[in-house]
Amino acid sequence: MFALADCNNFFVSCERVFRPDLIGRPVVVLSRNDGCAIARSNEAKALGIKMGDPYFKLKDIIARNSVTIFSSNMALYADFSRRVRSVLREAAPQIEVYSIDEAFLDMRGVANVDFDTFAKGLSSRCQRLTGIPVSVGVAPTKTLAKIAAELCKSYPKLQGGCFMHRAADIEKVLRKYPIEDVWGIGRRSAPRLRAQGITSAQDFRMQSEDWVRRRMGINGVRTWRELHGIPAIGFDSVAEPHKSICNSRSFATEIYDLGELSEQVAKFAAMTAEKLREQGSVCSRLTVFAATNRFHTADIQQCGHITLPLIEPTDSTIDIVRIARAALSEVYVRGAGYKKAGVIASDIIPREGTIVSMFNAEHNARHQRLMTAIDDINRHTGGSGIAIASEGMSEIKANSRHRSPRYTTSWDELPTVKL
DNA sequence: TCTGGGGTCCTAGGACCC
DNA sequence: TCTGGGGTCCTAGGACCC
Repeated sequence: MFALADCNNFFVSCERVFRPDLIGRPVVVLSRNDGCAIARSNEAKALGIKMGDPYFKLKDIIARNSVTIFSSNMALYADFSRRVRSVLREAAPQIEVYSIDEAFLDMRGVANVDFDTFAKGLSSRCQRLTGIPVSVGVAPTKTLAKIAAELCKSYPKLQGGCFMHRAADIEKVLRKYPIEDVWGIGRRSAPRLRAQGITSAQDFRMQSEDWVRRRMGINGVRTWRELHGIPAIGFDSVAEPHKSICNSRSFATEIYDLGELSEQVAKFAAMTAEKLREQGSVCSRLTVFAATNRFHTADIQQCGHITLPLIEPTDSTIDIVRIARAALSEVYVRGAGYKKAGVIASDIIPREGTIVSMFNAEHNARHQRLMTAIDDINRHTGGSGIAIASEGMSEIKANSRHRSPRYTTSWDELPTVKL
């Protein structure tokens, strides 16, 4: 068996831990720049607020229904994510962290356990120890565990935990389960399947494997097998190093000036280099992109990107910033108002064992010592101690008018308590 | 006025080899 | 009229996930 623990409306639930007055009321968490809705309480979902809806289009509905909104507070959510994971780790031999709000538990080889009691117990333990409501589904495959966890959200009677394993029960659930809600069936495939009369997970399961393979490739077959209770998706308890690392942002207002844009790109490059060092990797390719506001169709539209192969793989902030800035000047077009830019590192390999040119050995050794020192200092100062001069002194422009305090991670932001 | 930020894997087609 | 039969590697784009 596999279990999936899925935090309910995760970002909203984090905010509610410190604002219990908001339990039972509509709450929305917004993306960076207060751009889109990225988390909604059940009450907000009931009002018709969709994932990804732009905030400015929601203002009416928010005002009419006194919806509480928050700018995203990733420091807070990351901390709660860590707390929930630590509860999950005690409950299973292995866990696979799938995202900030979900983790799979490997229950293979776990015997003499009533999985229904286990699921409900784990859910209530998470709630008690972290304040976050968590749905726990247990089933023979990851895809079915996802569905079991989803059921908990619709049926409060399940008390946060659902063990789904009898063939007859699975079929009964899949008959009512919309095809587009199945893990692995995306927004492209779902309409195609519906057009062929396949509207439920059970309809999909009844097709032949060969039919699925022809239309949806190997990934479709994996989903099909998983729905039949045959595990087809691996379980990875150790996080592999990333194969690509991207840092990008949308800006609060358009940037026209190359110098100003260059500072932002230098910051993205520096963040990328830091993440490379964090996972002990170097990259051999660097992509820089910059794009104008795609919604302003009347303006000049520019979406430039360039990928440079690096002669020598590197994780040095100095090298990566220099290359990124040079790349940006290649794609930059005068007169365009840039709304978003980013840096992507790819062709990532472990730093250990990479071959360095003898002519660069000295350069590399110096950079490595310097980067180690910078990382140490920044760790102690909370991130912004030392930067490369070309990053400039300004912060990346952002609007976050509704952010809550960093309750659990910052001494400076604790609300004052009046005694 | 105002529209997020990350990732992974697969596949088809082109360039090249004999 | 008609033009072999294998390979490999790389890349861009698609599809999916949160």
